Amino acid sequence: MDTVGELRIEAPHRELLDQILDKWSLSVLNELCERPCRFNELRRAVPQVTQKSLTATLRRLERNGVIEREVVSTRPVAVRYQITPLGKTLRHPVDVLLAWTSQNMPAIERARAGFDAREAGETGV
Amino acid sequence: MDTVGELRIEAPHRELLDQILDKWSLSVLNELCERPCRFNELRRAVPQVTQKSLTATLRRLERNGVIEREVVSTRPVAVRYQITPLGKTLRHPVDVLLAWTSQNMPAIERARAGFDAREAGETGV
DNA sequence: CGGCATCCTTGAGGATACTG
DNA sequence: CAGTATCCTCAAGGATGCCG
Repeated sequence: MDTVGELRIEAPHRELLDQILDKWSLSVLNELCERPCRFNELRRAVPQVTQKSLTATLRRLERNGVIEREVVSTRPVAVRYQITPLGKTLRHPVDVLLAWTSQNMPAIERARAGFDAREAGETGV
Repeated sequence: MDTVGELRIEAPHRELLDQILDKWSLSVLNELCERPCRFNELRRAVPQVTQKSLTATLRRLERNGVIEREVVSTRPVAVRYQITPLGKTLRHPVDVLLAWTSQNMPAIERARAGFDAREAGETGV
């Protein structure tokens, strides 16, 4: 297991993170990690997403090679989305990240409360 | 090292990621991981960021408890930003994430090229 | 079913000017 | 030096309607 000694954030990395960690991607990837899904299955799995945003998210993820889109030419058509091998490798980093948010959420909420209290005090008095 | 079995993305986690992995945060955190910095030092370290966005980023990070702001009342004032213990724990997850982007960037660029080529083919013909 | 096309709102964030 | 205040742009993304 190697680490990144120099973690300067360059534009391509920043852009990639924007495409893969954006608003809906994690939910979609999470769904597809468990099983292949059809379009409307995903909509139901992530109820808040609009169809437009879901389409955009899926296209983005497909373009970056982490999911695959397969059109089954029945009547009416079915479309099957599934995670790729590359997509599966993304799970670990995301897992580590979410483990961090879970573990530290209490500390963060305390920090927020403290910050907000201090702010209110300065403005209020 | 424990992992997250269930990585359902709930709103608070999503919001937290938005606040901590946003456009400039990683660059700022990276800088502050190496040494405490003053405001204009950070501006120089991240030349593309505007002063407004930098201020907003710093406030957000401070509010979430990952950095600390200390005003040194000299003339003129100096402001010292530094990473907190909580902030340091964020480094590992980010490191893992950036290791992933580094390792897979070539594969991703190939995927993108393939996708774009297919798309152009469909539209063009 | 799985989209695409259109319209519209909203807010992030850049540019610029000013201040304790 | 380290911001705040204002204005403005621009693009993400929601709502709605139509289609093969």
